[in-house]
Amino acid sequence: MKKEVLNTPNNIIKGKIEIDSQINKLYYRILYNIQKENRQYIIKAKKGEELTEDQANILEELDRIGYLKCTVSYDEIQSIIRRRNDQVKEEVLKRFIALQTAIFRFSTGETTNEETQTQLIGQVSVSDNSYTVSLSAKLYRYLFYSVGVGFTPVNLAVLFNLKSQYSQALYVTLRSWSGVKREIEYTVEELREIFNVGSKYKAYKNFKQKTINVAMDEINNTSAMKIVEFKEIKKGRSVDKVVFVVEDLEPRFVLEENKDDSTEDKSVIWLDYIKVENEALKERLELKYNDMNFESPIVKALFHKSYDKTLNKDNRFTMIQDKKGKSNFALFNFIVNGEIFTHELSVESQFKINSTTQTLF
DNA sequence: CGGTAAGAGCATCTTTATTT
DNA sequence: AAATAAAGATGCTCTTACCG
Repeated sequence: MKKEVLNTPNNIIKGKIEIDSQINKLYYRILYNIQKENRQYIIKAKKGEELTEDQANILEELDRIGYLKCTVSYDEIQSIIRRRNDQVKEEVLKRFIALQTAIFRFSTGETTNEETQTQLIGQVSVSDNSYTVSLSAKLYRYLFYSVGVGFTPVNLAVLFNLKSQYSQALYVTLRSWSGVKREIEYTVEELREIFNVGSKYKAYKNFKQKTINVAMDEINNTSAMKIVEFKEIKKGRSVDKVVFVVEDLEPRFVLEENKDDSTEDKSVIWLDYIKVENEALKERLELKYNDMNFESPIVKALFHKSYDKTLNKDNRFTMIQDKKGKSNFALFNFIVNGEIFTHELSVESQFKINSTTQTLF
């Protein structure tokens, strides 16, 4: 069997079948079903927060159990594989084989430098009305919890088409944060760990040239994610931290079906990238600030800034939500008011100029 | 087997910007 | 304003592994 191995030590060893977006969808579905049928292993924690004891125990148990199982029904297969001709057993199995032969290598890297190499899915068995698929518990843990906590399946179709190992690493980590905040900051040291460069590229210039630049170029050439801006924050003369400003163009929750599921996402985007919990809340915002001109770049910048500040203070998955006792909507409004206040002078002077020019006519 | 390409490392020169 | 460290740009070599 021929396997395409990329020339550098890489996260991914491609199987003989290309992972396309359809197979990626299938994989998303498997991950989703795995979650659904193994609810006891779901950890609902916020990013950057310490895990509770119970949650830590869940992670430990995941390490012990070896693999998780789920079923994928024929109906689900049909909704993913649209072409009638491809809905036959042989074709479906071909797609499972693609996932079975593609190998993913990762290090959980918490205590030791342990590396794991596993197929994207394990055993597949066929029954009368469904497929039963197993998935390595370690891989599940890595995909969902390692890079940060949250439900963040990476897009394999994107991942597999990134050539450089650094692109892959950066994509996975940015993807894991992009649902939470737009500006993602790392110290150079953290980034070195993420890229696993060890003692290579001691000088930042070399590091940047060989890893960051390569990765950003490649990621920006995908249609899944755009790194809009890259900032370097200096401490003295040397770069200490870097910030990626990311626009994630991939839907976060591809799992739209099952309306009763609590992970369902109805969020809408307001003013370029402000993620609002739902349409109703967005309307509320627009109504509340209906005296503002949303076309104005100044106004936009003001809201963007307030939004970023809100997320920094209250980092949750859904951005501006308004649930009983769990609202960062109020915080956002508070910050907006503060911003309006500090900008008032300039806004006012602008207004005055306008009104005087108007009186001339 | 040799050609090719990517990654890595090193050296050199130029540019930028902080420090004094 | 001058000194100087850091970063940028470029080019060369070496290694490795793919590919015909």
